[in-house]
Amino acid sequence: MENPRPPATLADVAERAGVSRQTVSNAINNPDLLRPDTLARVQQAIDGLGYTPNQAARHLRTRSSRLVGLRLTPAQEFTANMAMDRFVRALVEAAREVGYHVLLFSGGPVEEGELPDPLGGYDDLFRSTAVDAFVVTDTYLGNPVAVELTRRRAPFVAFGRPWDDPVASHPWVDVDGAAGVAAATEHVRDLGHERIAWLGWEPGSRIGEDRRAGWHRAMVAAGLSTAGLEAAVADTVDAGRQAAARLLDTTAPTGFVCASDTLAVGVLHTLRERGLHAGPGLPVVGFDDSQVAQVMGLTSVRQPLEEVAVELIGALADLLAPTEPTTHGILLAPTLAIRQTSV
Amino acid sequence: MENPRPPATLADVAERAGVSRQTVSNAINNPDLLRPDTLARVQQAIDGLGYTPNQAARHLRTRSSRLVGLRLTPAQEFTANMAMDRFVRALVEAAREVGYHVLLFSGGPVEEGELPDPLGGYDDLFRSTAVDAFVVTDTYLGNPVAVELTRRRAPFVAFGRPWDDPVASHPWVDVDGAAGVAAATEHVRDLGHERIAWLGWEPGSRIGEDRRAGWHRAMVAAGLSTAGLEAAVADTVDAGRQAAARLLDTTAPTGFVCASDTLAVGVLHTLRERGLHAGPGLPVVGFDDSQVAQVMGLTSVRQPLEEVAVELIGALADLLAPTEPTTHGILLAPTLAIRQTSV
DNA sequence: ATGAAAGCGCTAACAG
DNA sequence: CTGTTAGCGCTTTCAT
Repeated sequence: MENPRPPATLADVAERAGVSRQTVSNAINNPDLLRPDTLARVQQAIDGLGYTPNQAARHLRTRSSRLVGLRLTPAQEFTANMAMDRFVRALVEAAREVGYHVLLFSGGPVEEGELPDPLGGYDDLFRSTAVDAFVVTDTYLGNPVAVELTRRRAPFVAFGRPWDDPVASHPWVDVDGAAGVAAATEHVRDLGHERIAWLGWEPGSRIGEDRRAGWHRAMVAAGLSTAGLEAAVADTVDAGRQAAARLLDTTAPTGFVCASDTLAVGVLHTLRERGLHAGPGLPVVGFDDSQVAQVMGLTSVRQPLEEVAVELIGALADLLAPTEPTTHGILLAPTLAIRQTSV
Repeated sequence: MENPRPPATLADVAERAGVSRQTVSNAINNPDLLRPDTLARVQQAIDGLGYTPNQAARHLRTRSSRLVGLRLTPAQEFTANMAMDRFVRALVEAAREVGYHVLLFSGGPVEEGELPDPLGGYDDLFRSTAVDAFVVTDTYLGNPVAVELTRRRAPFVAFGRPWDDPVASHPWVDVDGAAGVAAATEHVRDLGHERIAWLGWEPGSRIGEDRRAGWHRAMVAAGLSTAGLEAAVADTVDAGRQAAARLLDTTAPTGFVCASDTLAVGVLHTLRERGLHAGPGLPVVGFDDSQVAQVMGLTSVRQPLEEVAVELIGALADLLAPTEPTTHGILLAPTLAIRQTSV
């Protein structure tokens, strides 16, 4: 059995080092203020006692918890989950480097027949000073979270553009989906293809429209026709399968660029059913570089989530610093993970 | 612009309700102590002011942060990541129901040529009273975290059995992998198969050995021979592909049960290469019900992570309650997600 | 059932 | 450069 005695406090360290409590506090927070020998003595006492500042007390005093809140969205489709996992890891790591931790919360259960509370969980956490700020990820169309948080003066940064509000005042970081899809389209074009199909989502999603725009832009830039080369369907394997079949039967594209890995998997199914083989002669590209893409050898657009996390935390630090915030919006370019379905 | 004034405090509420601060505190923490009419008046003041207790002050006073720490493991293979995502969500939800939040942290970067600090991140968090307890997930063989946390008297519960220490004193929850694989094997047997192969990992993993034992036990119970029907390989698609080919060439199994979805995908590759088709006539079963299994229609053993989370939080509540802890170890049975590769 | 007093451990001001 | 004083907002005795 070890020491069941309570953890050491500032006062304990001060006594042991023969200085005042304040000096110990300075040794920790403003070491420059101390004479080297005093600092060394205090440090020795700290080490000897195994002292760690009590967060609660510091938090109460400084009004800063060094915690950022992240609300877990209610488990979306495959691809998004996977991206979320990678993003959370990246965020935790980026936060750690500036001395922050990530506090996870959920919006709570959505009652049958009720709309989910858009602000679920946010308000209490902020008002109770449990977190200093939030990272908001669900900035889908018309999301009221950003508006409400702004109104309540809760500091936050968003992963995702404020599509609906070009003059939004909060910092944001987003991935340039259009650029990613354009790069994918050019990649397929470079393989010698001209009839490159776009398999996208049904209208209504800003993200989906953005990705489609990348394909369209690249096609136009290459002087290629887009007529009859696109389909807009639900984000399921089966919808992708059927849409690919329809396209093959009509305009017979020789390459596919898709809005998601899920749709791309559907395309692969159709190709297999017809005895066709995805590859440089018949490339298929997905989006999100999910687990599925990795296992199935699917070329896919990969979001730079690690960079996103770093930029978000940087913007957050900016926001919480006493100085005027500098960053406003940052758009990062995805990369292309090239695999067997296109090489 | 809204009120930039500071959040209301207990004193504000007390003044507005015409009672003492103490009474407000009681209204929140021990409502039974108040007369109904007083309680109502206080409640009104709370609502009117939009008061939320300051966590830092409460935390300092009660020495409880109502935060559980969870260390993110350094991103493992596909299947594990996916499971982690689902587990984290479940944990956040289970914690919420008992008034806890989940604080994520990482072990920090592992320096080149250095061993990762087994206690990385744990010690500071606990000593600084930033978290009340931990959920430990990486209880792989000989993991020193459990030992160290016990020595430091840090409350924690483990997801995973203490394989190496049958008398471990901490509460744990685990999934009965052997039972899951046995159920999978019986499922294949029920389809009419007798030569059921086991595609497992190389020795050295307790989890892997456990899963294999489930297959072996089920085979023996069904009076089936296991001779030449097993392979032990690395957990990659390619290793699974090759192993399946070897098995087909030698003992020609008519069904495959695998230690992971990754290996099962390898089997599917081999079958396809040979013009064979997974299904009731040639079943393939994976483990973990990953994204890949869901998209590819792979039957897979699914861990009850939501239950695991609930049990873990229950054990934690027990541990932190003033009463004597009751639970010690809980073993939960997985289910079988049956899909096209076996039906 | 309600109020008064004390203090959790820390840091921001100021004084020496 | 170091020490003193005060108080962050809350809960826990204890008294009324």
